[in-house]
Amino acid sequence: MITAKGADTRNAVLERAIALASRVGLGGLTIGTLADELNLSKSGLFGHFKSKEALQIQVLDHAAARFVEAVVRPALAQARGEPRVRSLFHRWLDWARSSPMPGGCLFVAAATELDDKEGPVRDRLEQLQREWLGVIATSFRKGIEEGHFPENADPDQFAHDLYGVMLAYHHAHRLLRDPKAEARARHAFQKLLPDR
Amino acid sequence: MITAKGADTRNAVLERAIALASRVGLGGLTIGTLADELNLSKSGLFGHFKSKEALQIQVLDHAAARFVEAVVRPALAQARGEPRVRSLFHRWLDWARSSPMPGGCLFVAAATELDDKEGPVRDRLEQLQREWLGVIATSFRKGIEEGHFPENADPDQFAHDLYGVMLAYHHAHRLLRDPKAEARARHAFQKLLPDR
DNA sequence: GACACAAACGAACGGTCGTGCTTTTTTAGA
DNA sequence: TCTAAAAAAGCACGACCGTTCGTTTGTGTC
Repeated sequence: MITAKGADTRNAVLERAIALASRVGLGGLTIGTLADELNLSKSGLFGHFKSKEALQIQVLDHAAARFVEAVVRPALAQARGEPRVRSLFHRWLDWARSSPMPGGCLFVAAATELDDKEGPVRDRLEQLQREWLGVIATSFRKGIEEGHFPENADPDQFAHDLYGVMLAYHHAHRLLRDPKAEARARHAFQKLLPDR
Repeated sequence: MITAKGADTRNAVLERAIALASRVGLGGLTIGTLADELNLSKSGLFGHFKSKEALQIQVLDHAAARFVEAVVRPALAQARGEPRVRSLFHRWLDWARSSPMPGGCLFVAAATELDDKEGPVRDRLEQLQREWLGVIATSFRKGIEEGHFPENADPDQFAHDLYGVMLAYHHAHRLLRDPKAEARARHAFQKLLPDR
């Protein structure tokens, strides 16, 4: 028997967990706190996931699905090449400020938190990050084919550099609370886009 | 009465704490684990610091002092302007791989961990990061005066962008374990240095 | 040698964590 | 409406956390 109720609460838990983890990290996620916020009992919530590790992985997957909906899919509506790359970047910036992520991008927080650990959670995050970098590089490559970017440009280097722009924005915005953070990011992005 | 012994162990604790915190973060730092690694009792170690928060702040300060010794001071031996900026960046890269930091740069980990919290630990980190960005910007400004960089370049934007290069390196190196991470960082740095 | 003080220890505290068990309540379909 | 399964609750556990306390060991000074 598959009830709708079960899937609903499981979903609500994951939504809350994303918001919470964006503030305190995946490791800082606590089943008790999560249960309190949703007016659930610890054990009732725990029953939906067989372990905290499974919860963490599902949080990552859930956040990734949201990321695709909010960033990748809308950008596909833009024309191939530079317009799409531009759309990806700007939606990426918006994502980090979106309401379900009060603590900034979950993946940014998870990356520095998990990079020294071993295990399936880290593996999942690493794979998701590779896929995202792949999307950026592929979009850039199409820009080369379209003649928007020079032939000898390196798509993987571009993806790497773009991630740096995003991380610098995150650092300036969230730790330093620099009001110029977004302007700095847009400026850096502009410099990064190579002239044809 | 000021004994040398006390200062010695306090120092040894901070050294170990830097290494440990670079892996598990400042919040993941545990007095018990730290004490075990140094063959001390929890309470014996605790006595040197009046609270865990005080320990965390002293860890940040100790790491900052090491950073100045390993990165800033040696770079001052280089000629003003571009050579010094270059030296700062390359020593910065080395710092993140140095032996007392098995988990990568402590400040990178602390930045994403503390950016959503409040309190004196976060305040101290924010100040240290501002100071470091200030050092970069000042070094770059001298490069303008020396005629190494164009007059209309923005030193603060340069410091911001350079931090992004460093963060992208950290991400690629530590999470993705990309063997090309360092080459990517050096390439990005090269593109960042504006031609006169 | 006596004394004062720092350093380190061992045990215990209240609290929170993830996780199992058992029981009750809710849900969905025959 | 009855029933079987799913969802949720209640309770307890062992482990670890930061912190406190009283005590012991070491060290430098008169």
